[in-house]
Amino acid sequence: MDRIHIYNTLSRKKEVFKPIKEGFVGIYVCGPTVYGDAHLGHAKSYAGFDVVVRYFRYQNYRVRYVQNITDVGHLTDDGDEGEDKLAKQSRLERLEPMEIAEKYTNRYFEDMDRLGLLRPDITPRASGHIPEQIAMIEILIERGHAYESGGNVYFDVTSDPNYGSLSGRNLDEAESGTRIQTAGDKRHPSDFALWKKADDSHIMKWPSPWGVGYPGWHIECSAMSTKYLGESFDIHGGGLENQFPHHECEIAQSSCAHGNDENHPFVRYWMHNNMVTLEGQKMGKSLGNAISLRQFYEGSHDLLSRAWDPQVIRFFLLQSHYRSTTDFSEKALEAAERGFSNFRTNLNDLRRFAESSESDGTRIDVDAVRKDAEQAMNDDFNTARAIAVLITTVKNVRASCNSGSIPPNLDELLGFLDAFAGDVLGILPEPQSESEADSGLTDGLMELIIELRKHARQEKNWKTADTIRDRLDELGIALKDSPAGTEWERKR
RNA sequence: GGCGACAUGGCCGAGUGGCUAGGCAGAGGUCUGCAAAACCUCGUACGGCGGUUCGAGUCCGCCUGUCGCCUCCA
Repeated sequence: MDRIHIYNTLSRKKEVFKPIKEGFVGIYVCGPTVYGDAHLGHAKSYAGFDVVVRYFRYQNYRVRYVQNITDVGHLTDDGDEGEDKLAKQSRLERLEPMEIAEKYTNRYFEDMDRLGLLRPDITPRASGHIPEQIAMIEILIERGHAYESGGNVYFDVTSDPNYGSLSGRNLDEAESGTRIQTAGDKRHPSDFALWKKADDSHIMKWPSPWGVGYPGWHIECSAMSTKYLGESFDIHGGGLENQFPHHECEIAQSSCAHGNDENHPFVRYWMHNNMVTLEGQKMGKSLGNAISLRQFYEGSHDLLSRAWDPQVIRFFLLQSHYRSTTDFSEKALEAAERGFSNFRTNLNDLRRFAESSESDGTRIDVDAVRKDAEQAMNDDFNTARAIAVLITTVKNVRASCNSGSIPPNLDELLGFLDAFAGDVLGILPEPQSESEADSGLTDGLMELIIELRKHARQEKNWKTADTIRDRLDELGIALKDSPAGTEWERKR
């Protein structure tokens, strides 16, 4: 595949990506509701879309990446019994709802930064776009797609013949199969709220033409995506569980408000990532089986025996395709860690070989490697295959270097790896994480220690030699003896 | 009940009808004071039953199983 192909949920097929405006990509991804810490499921989703954005940029597209923050809580259930999730959390933590939103927004970004995710270009807050949402609702009422009912405003699903096209549902089935109690003031059971009336106890509320209330949980994405990407844009992403009802409702609202048609659809490509599962069950905040990223970073969860490096988590997630479920187990994480560690070791060896002046081997066909990696990514962002290409390449080249054949264009390969493993996949191990000064000191000290151990070994003082090795091991440093001498590396 | 996915060797996980995915673990060997590392060698896997085909993990049908959505959710 020479061009980027995307699996489009709308057509349920892989399609060649054609931007609306040549050279530009507009992408909107549903962001988190900020009433708790992000967990591994969020990480899979956002790491996946992070790579999508990075790859488009690598292919010289100008990308505008919009990801919202939902800081107007959705209801905990669909009846009017439900409580705003942010309001609930604010009661639990005895904080203002906006303090909750601010706190978890900050924590969200901290957690995602550590995973190496690029920040979106625009991160609009739902609470900061109430006027836009109200304006959109007014248009929908004007055009006969919505109606007011006692301070609530609902979208009239029967007014939209295309309703259900994304999720493959029709209204009759939805009606008979529904498990939820339908609010009494709806005309059709599938009608969904655009605006909800707030009672006195409700803390987050705003004035509107229909009285004091708060927006429904789909309209924010429609209003904000339109504001920053236009009435028709390229890609909309999100978790599979948002396909219905959230994205279905977004399409209905936006298309009816804008008058989109087949030639000018609201969104060209819908991308949905699959779930992270835990013992076969979906990991979810409300299911109570979620392990937060912080818990991974700190090792503070019953299912975790220790802390895990964010880079390893990213590597682990990208080793499976975004549309496949990722079944989490510590064993699987461990395998990813070893794999990543070997990749780092091999790569660092290549960097060292590149510094040496000898280069008498045969050239590496970097273009072929690049092509392999790009083809994997062009095929609906197959990160697992792309990683395999990089790992295999690094391993093979290193092997030939070890046997004395150093390719003259090793720098070219390293440059490609910087771009692909680094800029695109974000899994390029850093050469050294410590400062220059510390690095020099450590190198000197290690040289000294290794020298002392060498003497001990020459005197067959195995006890001293092994003590040095064991103590270094405890400090996280592994010694590797070889006929050529002893090398050391940090373990992770 | 409706809609939609997925089932690959010990584990994770790619897979465009014919040619080695990859990673982890494991076995044997070289090296080594021992170990680790490194290097070499080793696995003929595709849920079941039919069908299409010269040839199917890859296409079609049926069955079984698992999961997701239909309620907030990445």
